[in-house]
Amino acid sequence: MSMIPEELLLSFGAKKINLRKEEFLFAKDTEAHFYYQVASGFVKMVNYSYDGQEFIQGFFKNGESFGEPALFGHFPYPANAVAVEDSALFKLPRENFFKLLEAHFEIHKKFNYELSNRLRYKGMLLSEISSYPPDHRIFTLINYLKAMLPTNGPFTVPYTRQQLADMTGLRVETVIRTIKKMEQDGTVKLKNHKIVV
Amino acid sequence: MSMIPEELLLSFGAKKINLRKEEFLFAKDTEAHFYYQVASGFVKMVNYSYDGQEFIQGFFKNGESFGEPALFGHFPYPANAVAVEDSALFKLPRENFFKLLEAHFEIHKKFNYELSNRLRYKGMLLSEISSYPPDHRIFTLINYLKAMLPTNGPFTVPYTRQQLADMTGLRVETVIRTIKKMEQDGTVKLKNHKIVV
DNA sequence: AAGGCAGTATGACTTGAATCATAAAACTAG
DNA sequence: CTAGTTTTATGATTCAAGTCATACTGCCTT
Repeated sequence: MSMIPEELLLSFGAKKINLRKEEFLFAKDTEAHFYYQVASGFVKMVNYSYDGQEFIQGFFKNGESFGEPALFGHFPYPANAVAVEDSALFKLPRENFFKLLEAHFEIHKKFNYELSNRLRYKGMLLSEISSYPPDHRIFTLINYLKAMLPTNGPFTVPYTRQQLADMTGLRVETVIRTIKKMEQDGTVKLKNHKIVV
Repeated sequence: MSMIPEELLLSFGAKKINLRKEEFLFAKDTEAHFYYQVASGFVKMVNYSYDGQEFIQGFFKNGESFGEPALFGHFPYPANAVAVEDSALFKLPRENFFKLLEAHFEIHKKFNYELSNRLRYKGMLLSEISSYPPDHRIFTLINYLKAMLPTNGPFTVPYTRQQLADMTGLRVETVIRTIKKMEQDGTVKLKNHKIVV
């Protein structure tokens, strides 16, 4: 499930680094010099507006990579990378990353696949945020998250209401109120306060 | 400037097709079987909400391709493709497209570059739409468009206020009023009614 | 089991952009 | 040049989500 297998990363000179919860890995508008892949923990890419309001571009765990678009597209990081919890990452210099890709066509294709799916996610959110009310946005997001899972059956949303708010461009209070209403409709269920669908 | 040179496309079996203004090429949620590249004209990818409100995912002209994420990512089209004006397109069957990529690594890399830059655009818009007021959104969009151009010097925005609205999740009236204000601030200039920055 | 903190909950109030309506100006086609 | 259509413009009104304030709940830690 890793973007790049651990041994391969190491053989191309990747190092393992650690991040504490809330620690910044890189900041928006800085140059991208490394490829990063999560070894353990949980990382987010996030934009902060002048008044501190967050927008979360994505969460990354396990074998997932992040920030590569800046490498592929030759632009500075468009968002900050922050550890959501204590995490370990593989860190590979950009040149080695490109050499690795050149030597492994199937991995190169995998990145095409990955980038395309991120575009799908962002396109979906854009359309939702620009045209639909809170309940629709939240419902679409939750269903997308559920559909991404290989397993069927009930799905427990692994995010707090604050995180859902920061992913959908809403405020916490709005998310809380909306989810309350959705529970009354029977649109979602609540198990203690976790959202289940 | 083309994603794939015309001769190469043709040699892999591409056909040229024509679209009338407002004609649909493909619809949201249908399967992707072809690679498309604009030969002439202007095409948009767009989502429609139940009440007819548009969100424009992107405009495509000249040598630009669109809809490939559905091919790379193995998912149905997440939006509709519609001709903004009379257009001609190259249409290449998916299998031939993949063969072409396999035979031309440098073109494969170009798609990585292109996808990454679309992610950058969408990420920027998401952050704007979720956290900033109309003037900021419009200004950021206009500056992004300007920065994409190779040339420096004054830039005339090639979109109507309606199109800007459909790109930023705003209503026409809001865009019109906001641009008026921005003109008074001196943030933008107006030449007849075209926006210049 | 007590204290502290993160997350959830709720009410009251405000506000900025959407909506609705209507018109003027600028292109476009015949 | 004129009729028709698209685009821009502007005022009045509404309303959903944001904001602010305050409290409750559950969970972790010691």
